[in-house]
Amino acid sequence: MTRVEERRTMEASRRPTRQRAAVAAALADTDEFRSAQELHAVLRESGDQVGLATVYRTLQSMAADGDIDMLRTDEGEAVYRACSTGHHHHLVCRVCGRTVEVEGPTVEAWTSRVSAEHGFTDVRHTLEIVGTCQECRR
Amino acid sequence: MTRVEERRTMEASRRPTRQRAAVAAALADTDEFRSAQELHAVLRESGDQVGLATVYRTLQSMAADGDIDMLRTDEGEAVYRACSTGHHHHLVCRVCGRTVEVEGPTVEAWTSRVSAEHGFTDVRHTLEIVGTCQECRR
DNA sequence: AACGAAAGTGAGAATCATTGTCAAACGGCT
DNA sequence: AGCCGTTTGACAATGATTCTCACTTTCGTT
Ligand SMILES: [Zn+2]
Ligand SMILES: [Zn+2]
Ligand SMILES: [Zn+2]
Ligand SMILES: [Zn+2]
Repeated sequence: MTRVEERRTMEASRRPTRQRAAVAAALADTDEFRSAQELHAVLRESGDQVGLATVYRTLQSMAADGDIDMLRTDEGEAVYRACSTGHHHHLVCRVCGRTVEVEGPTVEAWTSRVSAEHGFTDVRHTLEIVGTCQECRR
Repeated sequence: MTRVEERRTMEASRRPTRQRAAVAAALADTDEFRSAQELHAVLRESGDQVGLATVYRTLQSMAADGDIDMLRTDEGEAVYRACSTGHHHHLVCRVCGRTVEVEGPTVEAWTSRVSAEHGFTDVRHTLEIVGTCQECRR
């Protein structure tokens, strides 16, 4: 599809800037979720001078446009990740923090179905499961 | 007995205080998720004098003991709710913010199953679906 | 190429939820 | 009552995120 973003997406047309490219590159450089602060530090080291406020704004707009994924850590910090890096979910132990990556067509299909039933498109979802792992039981 | 086990045991036994009771009462007074700040304000009005720091500490300990549910809002603010009040999820439009409450045994069953398969217990989960609603399409 | 309007940027100040401090008050004991 | 570890609260400190606003860049138009 071409640049047909001319419809309802006035917010989706963003100007190409050095800073935006740098942030995108830094994100594409890893599969992990990174916070704005972390990415800012990374850019610092790699020589790409980008203001902290700009990193925040860029990440937010990219997430709003659906270009990257955003979620919140247990501490409430926003973290971002380049899209389509093998979609999966996390099973986290509330005691020791152990994390297991889980995935399956079941949830994916369910979310798609209920979304469609309500007329929603371009759907994206986040699912986090928190519990107590075997080691930490009792 | 390791230090960890010791600590957990002690955490489970909390002293009954006026403040703790007040927070619990305020929480039981609603079905909605409330932030520490909101609950503090509510307690203020109802005459129950409870320090803000205490509200935070109490909510955190209650959540740690599994006595109440805690999750993070989109803005990263921690919100609490008395346990097991009609569990459901949200289907949110990224453009207009329209929200639809959805629920179903499918996801609930799936999360329970994968959790069990990995030895996790006392599992809790959060799921958010974001998309573009019919009205905001085109 | 030059121009103007709008979008983007950044250094630093401002917000604001949350946490840390620590002396005083309290609860569960003997 | 007296001891002792726990809980509390006023206030300071932290730290991520947002705001301000003057300056720069992009882009469509001359
Ligand atoms: Zn564990
Ligand atoms: Zn999924
Ligand atoms: Zn909408
Ligand atoms: Zn659920």
